[in-house]
Amino acid sequence: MPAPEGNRTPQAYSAADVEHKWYQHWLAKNYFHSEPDEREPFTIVIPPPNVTGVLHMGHMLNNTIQDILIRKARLDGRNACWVPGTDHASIATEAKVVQRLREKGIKKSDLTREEFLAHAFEWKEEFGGIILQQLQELGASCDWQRTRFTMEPELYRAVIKVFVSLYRKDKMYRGLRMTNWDPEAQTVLSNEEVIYTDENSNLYHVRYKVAGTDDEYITIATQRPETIMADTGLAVSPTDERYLRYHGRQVIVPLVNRPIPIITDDYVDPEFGTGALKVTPAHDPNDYALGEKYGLEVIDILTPDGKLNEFAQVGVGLDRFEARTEIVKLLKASGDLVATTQYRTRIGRSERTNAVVEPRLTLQWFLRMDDLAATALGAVESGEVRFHPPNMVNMYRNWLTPENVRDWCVSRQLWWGQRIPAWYWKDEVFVAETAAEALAQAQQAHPEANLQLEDLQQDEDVLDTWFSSWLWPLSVFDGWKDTRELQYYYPTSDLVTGWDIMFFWVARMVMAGYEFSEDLLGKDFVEKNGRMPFRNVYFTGMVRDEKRRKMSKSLGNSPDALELLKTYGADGVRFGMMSSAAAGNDIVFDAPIDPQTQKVLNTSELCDQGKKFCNKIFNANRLLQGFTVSDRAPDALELLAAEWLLAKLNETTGEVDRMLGEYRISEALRTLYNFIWGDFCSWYLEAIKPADGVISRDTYEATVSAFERMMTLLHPFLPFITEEVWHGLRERREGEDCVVSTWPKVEDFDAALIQSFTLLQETVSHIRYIRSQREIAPREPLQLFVEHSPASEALLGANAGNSPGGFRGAREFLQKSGVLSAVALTDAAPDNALPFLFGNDTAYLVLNETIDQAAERAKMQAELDRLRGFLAGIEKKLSNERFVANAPEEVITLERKKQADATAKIASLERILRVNA
RNA sequence: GGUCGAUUAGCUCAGUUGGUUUAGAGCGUUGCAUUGACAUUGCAGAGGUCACUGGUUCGAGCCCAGUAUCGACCA
Repeated sequence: MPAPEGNRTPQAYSAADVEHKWYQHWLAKNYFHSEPDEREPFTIVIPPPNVTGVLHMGHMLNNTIQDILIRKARLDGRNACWVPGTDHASIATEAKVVQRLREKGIKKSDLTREEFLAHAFEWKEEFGGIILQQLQELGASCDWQRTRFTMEPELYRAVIKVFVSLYRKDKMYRGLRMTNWDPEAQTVLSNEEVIYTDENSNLYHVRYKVAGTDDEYITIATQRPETIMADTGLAVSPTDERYLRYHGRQVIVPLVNRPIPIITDDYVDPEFGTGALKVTPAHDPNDYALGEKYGLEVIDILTPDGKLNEFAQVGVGLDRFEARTEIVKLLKASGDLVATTQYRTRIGRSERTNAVVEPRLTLQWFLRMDDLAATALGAVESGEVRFHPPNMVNMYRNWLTPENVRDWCVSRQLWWGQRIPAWYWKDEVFVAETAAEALAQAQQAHPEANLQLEDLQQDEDVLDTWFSSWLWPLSVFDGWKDTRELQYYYPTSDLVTGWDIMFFWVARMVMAGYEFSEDLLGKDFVEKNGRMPFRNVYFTGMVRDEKRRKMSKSLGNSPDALELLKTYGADGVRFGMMSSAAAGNDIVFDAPIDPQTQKVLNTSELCDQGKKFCNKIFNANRLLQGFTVSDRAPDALELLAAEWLLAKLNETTGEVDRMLGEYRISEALRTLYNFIWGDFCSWYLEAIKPADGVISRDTYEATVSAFERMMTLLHPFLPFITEEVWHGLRERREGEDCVVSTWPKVEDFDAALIQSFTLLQETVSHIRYIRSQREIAPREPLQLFVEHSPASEALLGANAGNSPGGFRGAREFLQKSGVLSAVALTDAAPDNALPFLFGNDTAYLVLNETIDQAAERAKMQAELDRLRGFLAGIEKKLSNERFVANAPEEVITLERKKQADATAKIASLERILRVNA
């Protein structure tokens, strides 16, 4: 019965019209805001995206998962709190600010630190945090009132306090280290910020004259001839016979004519190159280690921006790569270049600037990692922090073993970040939260010196961004200022992040949690509640393109997240992301790459499937709203369908609960998809759909009630369509919204009913198959007869509703869904009927056409043979004494049931074949 | 080189302490359907000796060993 044209609901669901409306409604109702109360909290802190960032596929995956978890917790009645925020991303942001200043004709070197920071904050206000708005497009239900930023004053102070406290605990120290130096950004990089790739290079064979001879040379092989002026040793293998006679002597470095000692060490591989190695302690980490071992001099010939300095003597002022060409030229001229060979080697480049990383000795601040790493490993191995999937522990363990842990270099030669709270006077360092305190310390140490503030020099460097974000679960609740909120929300519940930052971030947060929670919250608190920053960590995979490359901005292989959201709606994209995302496994996102342009297209079949799912749900509601409700009593079919639907709903709810409990999120979504589309729309709605558009009130109510429970179940995954349909199902009171509805509890349900109903469904499918094969029109009515048996009596007999295990409505269901003019029990095979198995009994479908009996017999025979083979297998098993003796009781019972069923089916088939013979 | 992981349908992947009628899904594919919520649709089908070889077990896609191929991370 069509509704009047005027207020007719549109035929297709339009996400664009709906999503914004509901997001604004939720915000207006302040549903996402959390304040401590008497409920149990459920807390997630967002992995703070880079403040310069724009939404990409990884964010969408990661934040969809967080939103699913937090929305589920909210529906469970927990006090759900998802804290959003951004991270100041020192190198990336500073690079952007420098670039912008350059466009305005301002050089960073012309600015004071304060002026530069003013520009940086201005930049942040203008462009920073766009990503947080983009997360709203995705539907993220963050508590926006709690938005934090790692460079805001309170979090800045926390970082400084932590630095000072660690220094006092003797965990921070300053040391000379071989570091990865980015000559372009002029900063130290952590190992993780260096990307190694194989590149083509040359291996130069250069001869060094042995001191005290005229024509004896040792030839070394090097990739970096421009560093020979910094050579302070030449190493050979102690057992290499070629060089035995030179042990203890010296060679002369070409071009600079400096004598250097020949040392012997097993480190040298006699097979590589010429078996002789020049040792340049200032410019190679391995050489530095050798130099320390043998007390070699350290000569640094490079400036911070990668040019040769005066110690080089030759080529002073040249860039290191220009210098390489120049030095090769000079070596050629002097005859010392013996050979040049092609060589493929791993070159490290800065993740941010792509400059070739230069090993460089610098004075840096380090955090000792030995104790912290052991604690962090213990936290996961003891199960206090649980990883999902659990095999991620292997990677974690591998990184945190003592052999692999290295102290954390926390200084960065930048301005954008928390400035290291260390003040220097001569060779001494004073670490304090403020300059005044540092001065007081200095004055106390040197009362005679009459020290003033201007006598102290603060460290020029800032702290690594991770040195802010490792405090995130503590600092976002202002743990260093006031612990009231921390006491409620700590430890947080779940953390969702990519495994690629397991070490940068996850491990370090665990360290910080165990290091500081007791100081902040007290011993009693942590012993009762735990020291861990979070109880569960869900690791997402990397989002890769169809060629399995990690999606990244630099490769340009990532579809435009905002375009996807526009095309498919947030619900569609969320569905697409989640349906391919098993925990921890990388997901190959299906956005195709245009073969012509090699550019990624902003389309996705999976997201499209999500969009279609929304449309399906939307139209199911349209159907329901189109019915006219009457007060007549429901018929047997309606009652059966409603009872079955309720049982299936309970079964599905149980499965979804279990899957979410195990963080099998994509499976939970798939289960709901199959239930709603398959069971609810295709079976249930088709079964109750009235020919005249009039439906009984009871059935209507049962349908609405089940439908709204489905919407709650699906809400965490697809928040918008579910809220929309939730409101379309009933008139709602103020505040009665799906987002804050109650997660359904599993009630007892009739599993036997589901099983019997499955038989009916299979029968309908089989009838449709026969129609399809024989080109019988789907609407042409046929007759079905089923042989008498206790089972068929219970299901289809006149007294079906009263028999044990039987129920009413089965006949009506078969009749309607199978388009049958009659369903009856029989003792004899009807004429011109096609027999098939109905459970263990025989059913006959009477066709209005002649049947090729011989062909049917052949099919029957084939099925019979298969069943006999199957039965033989089971009987072999059952006659095996060891099986009967060893297998659990349930398994044996099951095998016996299979045996009985197969035997009954075989008997049925044999009977058919006999009768039709 | 070290470590970890993977190999299941044309493609992308599930498969839960080894046991539910000789393996599941989505996409793709094949055939059929069409005024009745939805073509963003419905119905049905085809498609796999679970990489290979051996072992453990009453029983292996799942456990063990080896082989092959691929990948990731670390050096």
